[in-house]
Amino acid sequence: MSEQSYYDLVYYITQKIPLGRVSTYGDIADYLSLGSARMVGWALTQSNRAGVGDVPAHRVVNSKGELSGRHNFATPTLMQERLEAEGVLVKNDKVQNFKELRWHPEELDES
DNA sequence: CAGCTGACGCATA
DNA sequence: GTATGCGCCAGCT
Repeated sequence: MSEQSYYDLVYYITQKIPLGRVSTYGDIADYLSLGSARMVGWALTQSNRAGVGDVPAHRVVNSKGELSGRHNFATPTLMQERLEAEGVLVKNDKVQNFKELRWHPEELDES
């Protein structure tokens, strides 16, 4: 792949998250060697704001499985609704069974 | 140019 | 489990 900005890499990984699964900022940041999970959140913020393609940002949560970015979506409930629509159970703004639903970017490398 | 903020993460107390 | 601090880096005031 050519040299891309960190957001492009984040978008790429985010789009690769299997449906019904979730990932974390830390895992993505570490995989892309961004050095900071904040950069991942920022890239996603820009993506949903500008509506860049189809970036399932709702599948990206923090290390605790909490929907920390729900407030950044069109509506605070959109993130949870989308996750539940994909089969991910969300309770109290937290992904249930998160530990099992957690998806690691490195799986792409093994694929 | 300086400082603050922010969809985070981890260590420590 | 809650509170505080540090690192991290881009963007905005």
